[in-house]
Parts: sequence; structure tokens; C-alpha cells
Amino acid sequence: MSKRGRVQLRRIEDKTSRQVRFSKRRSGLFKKAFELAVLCDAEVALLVFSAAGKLYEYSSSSSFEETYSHYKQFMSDGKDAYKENANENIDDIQNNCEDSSSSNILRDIAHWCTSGKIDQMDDTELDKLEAALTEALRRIESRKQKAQVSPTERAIDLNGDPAAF
Amino acid sequence: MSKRGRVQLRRIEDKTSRQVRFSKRRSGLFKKAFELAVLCDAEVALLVFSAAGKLYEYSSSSSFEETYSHYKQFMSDGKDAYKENANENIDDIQNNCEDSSSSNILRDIAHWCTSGKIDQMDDTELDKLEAALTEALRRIESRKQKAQVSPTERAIDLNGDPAAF
DNA sequence: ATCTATTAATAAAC
DNA sequence: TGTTTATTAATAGAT
Repeated sequence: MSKRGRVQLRRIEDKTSRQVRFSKRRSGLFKKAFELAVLCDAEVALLVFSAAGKLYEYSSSSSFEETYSHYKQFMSDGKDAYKENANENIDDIQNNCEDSSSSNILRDIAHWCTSGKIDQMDDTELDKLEAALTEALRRIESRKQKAQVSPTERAIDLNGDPAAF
Repeated sequence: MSKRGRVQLRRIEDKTSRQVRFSKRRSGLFKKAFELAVLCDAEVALLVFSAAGKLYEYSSSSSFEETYSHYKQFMSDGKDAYKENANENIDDIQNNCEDSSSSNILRDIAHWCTSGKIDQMDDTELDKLEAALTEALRRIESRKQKAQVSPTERAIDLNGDPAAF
């Protein structure tokens, strides 16, 4: 019955809970960043702004700027960075669902998320879209609740694809 | 006396082992970064260079540069950031994707919500869609926040409540 | 890349 | 915030 240790991948609505989790997860993230740098001899730079606008930073180098310089150098050399981020989910949908007519909407949403169109919308459109997406998520949740009868009582897979990252 | 799961916090000397652990831990780190951004409404940017010099990046914003400009703005104590628009970090994927106007998206989502399509999806697809929608919503929230709070105001917490996270 | 034994992270409750 | 505990998540080592 207890749901300890489990989490849904969506914005935590309760402000207090969100703050508490931010503190804990931020600590965890910085620890992981540090460990990656030390264990694997990697150069790691991390910036986090809380929802309240407070900045937290970590850099395995002498400064964040140093790694950023490295980054700019790398990019100007024409190399491609491995963009290992949330958009993997979206990319995946784009790459795998184009042939499925029932998934056109997924492709469109995916496209839309990564094309900067959100920044071009006016407030009215934005509100409509937000409502539409929220409703879509609500329906997904509803569908998942029904599926709870399934023997595999899994936590929601945050990535979809376990190999995504 | 197996020591599975346990590790000393120092550089892994065996090269193969170091590479393998780098891959695994890098994945974990990016996942955590993504989760922090979504769950706690935080802005996160992460750069990782492997020991071999490969670059991996993540940004919860539309680009790494965007977060970096926030960073500079913050560091310069509220003064206008110098804006980099050099690298468009997202979308190399866009090319083969047909354009969707926002109105089409809205129409499609609306249709999709009422057409029973959700019930035809398998769990994996559903998880991916959920992640995509969540990310889309997150971007909308981000955009809205930008619209209502002046960047300067948002970036400065130095004078604000020290307890604000 | 896939599979477990372990440890690590962490959500909820104090 | 800090501590405790129940659970889930991450992952080291082996395959």
C-alpha cells in the first residue's frame, strides 16, 4: 500500500514537497556528478537553478567557466556533442512511430517540443495547448490506473526506454 | 565476500572497467538531471567530457546556452547577460519531419484525447508518450514563467529569502 | 548487451 | 532541517 520510494515523473504540485525533494535530489545529483568525475576521470560541469531562482553549481575543473570554454572549443571545432537528454524520449517516438498512423500525434508533439515553437506561441495558444496536454496526461493516467490490474505492478518508467540514456 | 555494488571513491585504474562504468554512471547522471528538472521544476544544465574527450550534454532548457546565459546573468548580479546564439542545440532530427502548426497540434491532441487512441497503445508507447507530454508541459511552464517574471528579478536571490531553495 | 547481488538513493513519516 | 525506515533505483561484477 505504501508508495515510499516510488515517484511519478511529473512536476510535484505540492510546493513543500517539491522543495524537500529538490534539496534531496539536488544533493544526490551533485554527489553523482562528483563521483563520475573522480571514478571515471571525466570533466563534469553542472548548473542547477531552483524554481525560486537560486543557483547551484559544480565543476570538476577549477571553474565552471573552464569547462564551458572547453565546451565552446569543442563545438567550434565542428564536433557533435552527444545530446543525452530528455529528448531521447521524444526522438525515440519520432524515429519509431512515424509509420503508425495512430501515432501521428506523438510525432507532432515530439517535433513541436524540440523545434522551439513553444517560444513562438502567444499566451492564448499556450493556454490552450497546456490544457490539451494536461487532459492528454490525465487520460494516460486513467488508462494506467485501469492497467494496474496487471501483475507487473511497475513504477512508471521514467524513461520509457531503459537504454534511452 | 563479494563486493558487488560497492565502490571506492577513486579513479578506476583499469581502462576497460573505467569506460564501462563511465557509460553506466553517465546514463544515471543524465537521468537524475532530467528527473530533477521535471519533478522539481528546476533548470538544469550538464556538461560531461569523457576521459577520451567526448562531450555529452544535457539541458532542461531549449539549449545549454540558454542556461549558461542565465548563469552569467546571475553571476553578474542582475546585469544583462551577453547572449550567445551560436549553437542551436536541439533538433538535428527536425529535418525529415513535416511541419505542424500549433493550431494543428491543438486540433490533433483534442481529437486524439477523444478517439480512444490511448487504449490502443502498449505500455511502452504509453510511457514514452507520457514522458513526451510531461516534457512538453514543462517547457510550457518554463515559457510562462519567463513571461511573467523579469529575468533580472528571477536571477537574483541574494537579497531574497535565504531560506528560499 | 543482459542478469543479479548489493549498495545507494530517496519518499514518507517523524 | 535532520533522522529513520520502507522501498525503489542504481549499479558492480559477471556473463
